[in-house]
Amino acid sequence: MTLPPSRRPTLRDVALAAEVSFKTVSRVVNREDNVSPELVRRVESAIATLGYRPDDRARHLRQGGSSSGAIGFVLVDVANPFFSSILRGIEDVARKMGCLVLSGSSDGDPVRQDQLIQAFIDRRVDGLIVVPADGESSVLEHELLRGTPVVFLDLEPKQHNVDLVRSDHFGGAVRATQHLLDHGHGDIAFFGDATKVYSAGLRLNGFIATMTAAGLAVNEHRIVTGHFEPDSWYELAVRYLMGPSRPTAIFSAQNFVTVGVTQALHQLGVQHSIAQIGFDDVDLASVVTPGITVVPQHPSELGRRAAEMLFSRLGDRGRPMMRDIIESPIIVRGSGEILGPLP
Amino acid sequence: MTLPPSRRPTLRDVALAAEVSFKTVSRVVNREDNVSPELVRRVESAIATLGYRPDDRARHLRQGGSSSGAIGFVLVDVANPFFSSILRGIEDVARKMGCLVLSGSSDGDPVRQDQLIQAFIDRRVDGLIVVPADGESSVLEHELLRGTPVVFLDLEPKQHNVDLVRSDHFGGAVRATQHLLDHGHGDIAFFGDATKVYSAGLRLNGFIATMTAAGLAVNEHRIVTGHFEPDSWYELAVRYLMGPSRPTAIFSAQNFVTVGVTQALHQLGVQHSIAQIGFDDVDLASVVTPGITVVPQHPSELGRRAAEMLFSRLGDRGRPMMRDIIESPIIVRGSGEILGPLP
DNA sequence: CCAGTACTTGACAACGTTGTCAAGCGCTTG
DNA sequence: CAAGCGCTTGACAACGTTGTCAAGTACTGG
Repeated sequence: MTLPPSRRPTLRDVALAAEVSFKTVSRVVNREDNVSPELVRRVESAIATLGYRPDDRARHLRQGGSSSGAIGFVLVDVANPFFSSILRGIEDVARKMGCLVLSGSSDGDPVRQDQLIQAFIDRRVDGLIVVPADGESSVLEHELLRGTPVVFLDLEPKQHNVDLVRSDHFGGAVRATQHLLDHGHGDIAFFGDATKVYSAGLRLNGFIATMTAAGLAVNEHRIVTGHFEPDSWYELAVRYLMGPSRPTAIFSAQNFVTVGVTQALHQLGVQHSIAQIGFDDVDLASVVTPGITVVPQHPSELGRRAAEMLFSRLGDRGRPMMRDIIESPIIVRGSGEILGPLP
Repeated sequence: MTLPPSRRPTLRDVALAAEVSFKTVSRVVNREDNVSPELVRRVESAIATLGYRPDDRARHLRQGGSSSGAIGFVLVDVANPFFSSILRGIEDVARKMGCLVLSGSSDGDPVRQDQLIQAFIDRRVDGLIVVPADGESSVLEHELLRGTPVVFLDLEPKQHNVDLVRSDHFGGAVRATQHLLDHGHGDIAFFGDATKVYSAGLRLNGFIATMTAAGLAVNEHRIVTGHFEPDSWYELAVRYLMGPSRPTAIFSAQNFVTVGVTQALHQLGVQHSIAQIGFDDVDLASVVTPGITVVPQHPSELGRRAAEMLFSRLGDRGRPMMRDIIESPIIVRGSGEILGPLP
């Protein structure tokens, strides 16, 4: 039973088999009224024996760009669980809307990002969800001007009047810092991503603002930023903690950073004396002792809301732009509640 | 500068603007020879001012199903890092081939799986990569018979003559078990996924075969299987270890299971006396003390090879089916090298 | 019994693109 | 100078589908 690599059957093939016009087949496929039961029967049986399936490309093409039944999602790296959870959130909403998801990783490279967006646009996706890379994106700007529905996710683009969903990076950093202050810490070190990353900058700002508001000076030696892998963060943190003056608490403002810092604290055996609070939840947070107190993000929720925002725009091109800033309460696990020297 | 939600320009629009026939525009777009420089100039300038982009749907439609420039990937859950890393591997290969990736999560539900495959087929993807769910899939079988290129990933389907890429579950389990035997353990407990999952069954078989070959009886009380979340595995493991007789070593045969078991060992303070080896690497493996010894899988490698296998079939429909079983050496981190009572 | 109506069916154009073909032009060549 | 050739250009069909319209049939009511 080896069928040759045969052409997929089309409306015409079905029509031929059922001895009707191909338009009638179209009607049956689309469950239109006013087809005689007899013909419906014949057509349906022909469809079944031929294994006919309508070609969505032709369908959407005919219906004139109106809807291609797919959306595009440009993220940084799908292998990063933060982004893949977002993707899952998007997928769940898209599925409800009968829509497929095209996704691609930009690795934070604006050129790659533009290639992806272009490829999605060439497929005439109905809309885009984009975690923007740093830098200019002429393609994205052009599409925004054209009126292509775009929702920005997690990071804020230069253009300001856009649909946007992101975590409350600033507010989260404020709460994290205040949490440490409330537990008697005045000498807090900030470890975080390179500040050219938008969210990282916001988190640092939140840290500094809270310290300043509490009347505490922030020594620049207490701010460590850069763009590294977890392993490098580990080494960096060990070296830092072996240095001349140790802080009494650390705010690790990104998930990779948190992993590295936690490893360092354990390595040096000071995990019970130096407090730590992280931004972004990590798998190991509840496994280590003490558990790591964090300000979590809810990636699947971010994805869900971004997708809902996109579909809401698809439903109403005219509605005003929306921004959805998601706050999340601190998850207390122990590491952030180690008491500091202050009263 | 608010453009109305204007139609995207087509070949004809460009032709009108450049005062040529639309066929000439097509030629310029496709860089065909034998167009006069003057017309090329006019057309290119019209393309630039209008922001024209060819419609890939129409292109592929015209070129007759031959290639839609997209492949479909049906996985279990993209939020699971194992699968999202696979996706990344696929994406990297697809990108090189100028191909987009449609993906969707089946949650292991065969109905959902079939809906996804059907949706991909309706878009006329060039091929499919599928992590099959348990159970019958009439859609998949039909497509296989039709000759649609399909590569199976990670799990083996009932159909046997297919393209397949997976880890060496059996061999890995053998090596893991032997590793524990070599370190003086004879009383080993197996914790793993429900055995109706194909890979889980293979791993259990590997465990049993190795124990038996070593002349050791496997008490059924030492085999704990089921389908749970990490939290439940934690509770289950704690209860098990509080029970009447403790094993001297544990083989946790899946990543969620490993997390739960590790937490339980730490909770009971026996992480230095009971050996553990896991199947599948986990993030926290090198963070906890002792580090967790594992038989890793290489998800991005699985994805890469599956994609390469798919494209190789797209290039040669006639080639015989291939199976690619990936072995990986044990990563030694400490937990698996805790010595047991045997000589 | 005839006009009018409601239903059923099919012919044809269109979506945006590429492949095929032929027409028009200027040039070479015998 | 006529025949032939090569280059450039456009008209038209086709991909697989849906929308529009008109033709055909079988009713109904007056």
